[in-house]
Amino acid sequence: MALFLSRFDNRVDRKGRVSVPASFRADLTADVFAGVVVFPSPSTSGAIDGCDIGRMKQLAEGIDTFNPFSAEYGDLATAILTKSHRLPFDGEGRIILPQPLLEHASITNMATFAGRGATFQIWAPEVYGIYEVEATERAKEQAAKFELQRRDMMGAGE
Amino acid sequence: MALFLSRFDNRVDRKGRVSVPASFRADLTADVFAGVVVFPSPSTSGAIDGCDIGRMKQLAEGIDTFNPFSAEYGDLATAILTKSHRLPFDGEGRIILPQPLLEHASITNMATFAGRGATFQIWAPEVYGIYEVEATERAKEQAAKFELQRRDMMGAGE
DNA sequence: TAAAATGGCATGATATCCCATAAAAACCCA
DNA sequence: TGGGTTTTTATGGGATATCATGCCATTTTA
Repeated sequence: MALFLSRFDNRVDRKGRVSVPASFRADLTADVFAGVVVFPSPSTSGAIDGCDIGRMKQLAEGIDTFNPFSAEYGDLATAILTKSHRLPFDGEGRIILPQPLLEHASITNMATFAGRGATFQIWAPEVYGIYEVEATERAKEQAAKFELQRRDMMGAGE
Repeated sequence: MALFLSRFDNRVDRKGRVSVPASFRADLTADVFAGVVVFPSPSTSGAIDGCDIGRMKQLAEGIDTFNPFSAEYGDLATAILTKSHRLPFDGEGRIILPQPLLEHASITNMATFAGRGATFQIWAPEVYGIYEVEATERAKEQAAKFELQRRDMMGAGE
């Protein structure tokens, strides 16, 4: 599994290109497809979710376990798969963010990459700043809860 | 498995030809048959369902698990198999959408290709716009269900 | 023989490749 | 440990390739 950590603020040039942080790239070029998959975050408004192609395949296969003619399949596919984009790296490790995603995240000339372990997010720096403060505050309360959760998992795993 | 992602709005010329997005074609030319299979979506009114020939075979096999003289078999065969079309690519990767499907989807001069993982759909852009909003809204409500699903996938994936 | 379907080619827009440069990080060796 | 050197990384710009799509020629069908 990939391990995306840390925060990087990179410039979006006038061709719409932005460098993916080098430390992220290592995990994103291992697959047959050297690049990222991005889509509007279904949970965090204002953020773009990103991951490697392997994880997106898993996600698509997961959705495909539903009846393909069911409402669940259609709704999830529409909310995620149709809004996803495969973005290949250029020779320098840059990607071009599609217009709809730039608008979704209010990104103009800077993009914030936020590592989230198996995935990462892309934000407008100002928007991320606000979210970070709020999320950090909430995390204090959730830290204890998380500890219990972790023990449950470990207990179940053995 | 194919992995169709993203949305593409392509023009339908006056001969009824439309380019299949290049990124879809990669997955659709791997098979012996270079082209797509399309049929009116049995679940989503106004949409055309599309996939590769391999998946259509799977679908046919699924239907074939019913008693061939049962109502289910007859109904599904009539609604899906009889209404399916094998559309080969021309030299430029274009297909010709048959008249009944154009009418079914109210497509005139533009066609929206919506990637759905193992399959894709073709819509009239205006109609898709409405559906997308509704489906995305429903998907949010299904967040809990989706979360469970995602955990299953993560468990299965590693 | 006319109309429609199909194949091939031309074109403009866009994305991709390739090279250059500056800043930052890592390295190295006294 | 510190200062200089090399390597990596982010970013910019011009050249090239790809793609969607329009147009014309050829084939097929009615």
